Amino acid sequence: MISNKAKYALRALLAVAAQPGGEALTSTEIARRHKIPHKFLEQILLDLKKSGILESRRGKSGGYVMLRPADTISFGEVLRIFDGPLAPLPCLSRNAYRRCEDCESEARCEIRREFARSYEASRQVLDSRTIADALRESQNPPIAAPERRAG
Amino acid sequence: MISNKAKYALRALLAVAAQPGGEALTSTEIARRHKIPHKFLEQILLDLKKSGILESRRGKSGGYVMLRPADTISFGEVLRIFDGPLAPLPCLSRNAYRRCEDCESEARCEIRREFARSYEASRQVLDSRTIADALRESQNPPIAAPERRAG
DNA sequence: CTAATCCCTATAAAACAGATAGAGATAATG
DNA sequence: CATTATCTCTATCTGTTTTATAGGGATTAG
Repeated sequence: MISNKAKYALRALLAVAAQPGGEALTSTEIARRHKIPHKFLEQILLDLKKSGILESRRGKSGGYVMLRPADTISFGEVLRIFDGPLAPLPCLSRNAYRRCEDCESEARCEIRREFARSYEASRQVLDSRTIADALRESQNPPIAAPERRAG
Repeated sequence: MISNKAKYALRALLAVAAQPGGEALTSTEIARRHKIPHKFLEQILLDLKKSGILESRRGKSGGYVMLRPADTISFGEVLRIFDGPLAPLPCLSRNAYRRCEDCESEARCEIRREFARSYEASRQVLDSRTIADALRESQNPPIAAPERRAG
């Protein structure tokens, strides 16, 4: 399960990116719309700013706008910021690689091998789909998509 | 990241399933071989027993054996026992479905839609690959497999 | 009877999740 | 210049989860 923090961050990003004419959106407004605790959201927006994804303007009529275009921000990138590595095992992470202390041989580890497959599959999706993709499909819902309710 | 508990459980299962002639394997031996804290492992093996995956014999020369055949036990099943639902969002889980309290419409939720894709991809792997698959490949490593070190 | 094993429950330290709080910095507006 | 709305920063708090550790009880082989 992803954390609330990551979910809130994605909600906020979708809201800011959907803002017509690139107008600024305030934390108060985002919190109200999406029922996110305001002070908690502020921390999250700050993190998004520190990560170079959002830009902010202070003072009256301030708010947040996208710093990078929405089609360069993948779901995977946001998840990594808030929930850490996507990899199911430390020894499978590129960015945050750590050896399993008790592992004899990574090449021969059955667990590593199996999780590598599953990881590759989900990573491929998360790192390719962007905030812009999500918004586009939202406005233009795919017709008769075979909605497969996954378990 | 998966929990240590789940990782230990998978290690233990692979060890018991690999036991020649279906001989019993003791918790002490598994703990020694894989450097797992013994008392912690005992709890895990007990959970595996309660889940109907392992069988145990008590007393001297006791130990654990498979109750169900290794080719019926998927990685996904084991993960669910120890780490809970595989789904990245409660509203995507079949077994442990929960509505997101603040969600207006699941059908129109962009976040749900995107995570459904990623989830489907990884679930497909985790629920299809079994303990037996992992052991088989381990003994018979695929020749010149394009080892793609995922990040 | 003894020793080795599994079985069960309680406890605890550390990390993490999910906030809450309050004060400071900045900018627009009148 | 005072006011007000905003972002910024840091500290704190509470409950849950993780990762064990501990101690004994039950069972069985020999």
